[in-house]
Amino acid sequence: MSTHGESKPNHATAEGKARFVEVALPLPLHASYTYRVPTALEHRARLGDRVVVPVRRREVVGVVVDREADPPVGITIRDLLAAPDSTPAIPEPLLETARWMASYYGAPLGLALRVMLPRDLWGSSRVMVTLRNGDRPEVGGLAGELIGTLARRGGEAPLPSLTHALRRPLWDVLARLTMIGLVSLRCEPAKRQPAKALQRVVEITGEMLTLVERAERFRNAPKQRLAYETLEQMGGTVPVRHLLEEVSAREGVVRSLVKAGLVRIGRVPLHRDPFATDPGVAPPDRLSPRQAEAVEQLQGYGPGERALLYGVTGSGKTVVYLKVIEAALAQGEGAILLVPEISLTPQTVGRVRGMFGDAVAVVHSGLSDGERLDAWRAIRSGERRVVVGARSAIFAPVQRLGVIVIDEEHEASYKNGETPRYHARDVAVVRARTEGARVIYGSATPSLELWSAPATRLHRVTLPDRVGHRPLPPVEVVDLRTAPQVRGTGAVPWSEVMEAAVAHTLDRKEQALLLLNRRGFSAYLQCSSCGDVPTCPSCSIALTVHRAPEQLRCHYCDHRVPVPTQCAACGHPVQQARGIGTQQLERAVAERFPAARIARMDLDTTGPKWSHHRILSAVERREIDILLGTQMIAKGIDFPGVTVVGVVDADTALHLPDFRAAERTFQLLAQVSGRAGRGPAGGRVVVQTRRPDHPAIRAAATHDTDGFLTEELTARQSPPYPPHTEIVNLLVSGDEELRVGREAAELAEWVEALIQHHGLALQVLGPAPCPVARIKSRWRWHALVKGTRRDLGRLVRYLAPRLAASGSIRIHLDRDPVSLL
DNA sequence: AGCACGCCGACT
DNA sequence: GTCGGCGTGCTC
Repeated sequence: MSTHGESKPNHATAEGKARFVEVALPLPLHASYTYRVPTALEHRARLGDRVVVPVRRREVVGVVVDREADPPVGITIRDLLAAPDSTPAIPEPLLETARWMASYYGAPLGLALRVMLPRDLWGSSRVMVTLRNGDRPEVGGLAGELIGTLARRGGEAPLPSLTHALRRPLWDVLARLTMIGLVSLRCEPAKRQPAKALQRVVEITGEMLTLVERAERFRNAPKQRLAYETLEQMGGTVPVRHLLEEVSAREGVVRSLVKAGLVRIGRVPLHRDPFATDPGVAPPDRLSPRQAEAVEQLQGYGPGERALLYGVTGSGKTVVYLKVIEAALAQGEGAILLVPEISLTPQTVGRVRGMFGDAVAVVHSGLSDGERLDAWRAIRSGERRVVVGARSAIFAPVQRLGVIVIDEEHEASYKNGETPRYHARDVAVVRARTEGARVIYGSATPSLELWSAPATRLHRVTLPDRVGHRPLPPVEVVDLRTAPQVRGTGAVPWSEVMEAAVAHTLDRKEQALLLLNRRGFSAYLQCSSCGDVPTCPSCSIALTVHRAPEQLRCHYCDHRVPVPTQCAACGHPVQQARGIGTQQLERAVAERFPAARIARMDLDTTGPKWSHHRILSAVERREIDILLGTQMIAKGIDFPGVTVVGVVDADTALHLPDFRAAERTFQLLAQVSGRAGRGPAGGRVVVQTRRPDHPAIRAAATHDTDGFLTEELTARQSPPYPPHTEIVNLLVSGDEELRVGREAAELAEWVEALIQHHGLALQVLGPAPCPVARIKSRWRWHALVKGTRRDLGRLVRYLAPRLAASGSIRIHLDRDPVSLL
């Protein structure tokens, strides 16, 4: 094959001793592979260099993880094909960090490295097949089919797509056709994604239709009605593709709506990246004495040291980070600032921009592959010295990294959900050690892991007061079991206290925030005769009732069905919708306060990329009186006009079967309460609950974070849970329920035997079905292993490379899991 | 992850 | 007998 390097015999070359390197490939392989360095690449192929290597019939990009390797015997070693970079793509500290991740989380080294580089740098090349011009003799069989397919595709196609189209290996045929000169093969670098500048969006034109008009217009076009109403729900402007996907309709539906003059098609730039052009807002230059003191303390810490900046909501932590980063820059160092989710924290990003201008790279999920690569290069070259981003920004190749800041340290989004299942909070420790940087964690509600860390390992700096000496808002707990309710809100729990608080705020032209941590209209549907609840056919979970479009939806796999008119189990015609979601809250609130301008923010209204931004800026501009939504309204936003925060049902997450349920509830309540009263007008918080005595709710009501953490720390002692012990979750999944259970039991037995044999200080719990026993048609079982860090490490290092998938069964190992659901 | 090989049922 | 489906296993 002319496009692939031929295998070279495994012996020394004429020039002297051949050099061999170990290459980690971005594949789920627990071993690295050995390649020979050809003379031409003698001075490349350094540690951390990207190299192109032949793997079977493909060319793959890998990273050199060891030079001067001994070649394994009995294997034909192949040559490196290329080493494209003048500077290693993975600097040594990052390589060391990757090694730690591989070993600690039991992930293949190549996959750990893969998350460190932008996708474009991993592009493997593809073999292109081209039909040669000239006379085309009649060819039959597979060869004929191949030529036919090629001709239909304009004479050229990538090999994998042909193999897929003809569903057969084509190698032999291609070899023959190449020989007789009918086709030629060529190796092409991976396709760069075409720079699509514009994208088509549907917009509603003119006035919204009234109910009567709708009934008239859409009488025979239910799909059009669905599309129209979905568009309305999503804010009136949505990418065409997104809308069609959402209502599973075809282009014709939109065309009819256009023809009827109800909507129009517009073109907007694909990436209206609000961070790209936003000059940001410089933070206040004056620090309070407390803040100044905090900055000074944090600057005093040396390389590799860590500190927790523990400050109540509104205490001005961001400004403190920025001052510390500023000082680092002044000394020629660079910095990384991690935020939980960038689209929810536009204000933080704006301040960083405002302070450091062009020295900042903002990396976020909205970037195209090309933009991501540009950002990476600018960081690697030292052109940008401050990086702001979510989880994966912990790997940004900042030069002379001096400070890593992790804002809202307790957030679960810092844990990666797939291999490598790393926690950015913990990776930061290793990265800082390898780079000689400091780590600063920030939170108003620290995780128990950090809060309980000994002072010898983690410094603590506190900001006990809000800036401007504004008090934390008073929290009223309303006991839903006994408190007087407002009538006429249907199933929505709406106490008189809540009503009065919101009404008062609206009277004073201030803003209200309402939190309800469940999207959809109702939590589930239930037959009023036999009690049956419709569940997802692929997941063991009740379907959620949605309105506009009227559907039952699975919140795990997004399966959608029309709302049934009768019970599937007994045929009874009456179905009751139980529990409430944000859609129903929106309707009830709109009925209570018809004059108020209301916006809803949850996964259903924030499909398009920058809709978070759109909604939040409308709130900021005071175009919204009431913002209601799920937990995404609880984070990182600071609006002085918000004087009331209402938690409609504080109990939604309280009883989940997860040892962190109370901690999560407390954090959410504390975070959302912190949104109130950030302006001179003050503020208050109303929390509706059926468990007013629950520690998480009691503590949130009194802003007693230390009290809660102390109590929770004790509660986790027996049986032991983190931080008193560490855990590894072993997850077995597959499509046969019985087999999954059996495999899980075998795995647990195996682990048990290992523990006995090696005398490890570990304990196995389970196996048991996961709390959500089936997701996307896969049954799930798990077993928890608890014990010391040292012995869990030994177990992971032994087990991870030996966990083979067999059939549909897959086994995952999740160290330090953030959720057991 | 790809992408081969290999082994079984429905066609000529 | 061949074709074409998918399960199984390997990649220096």
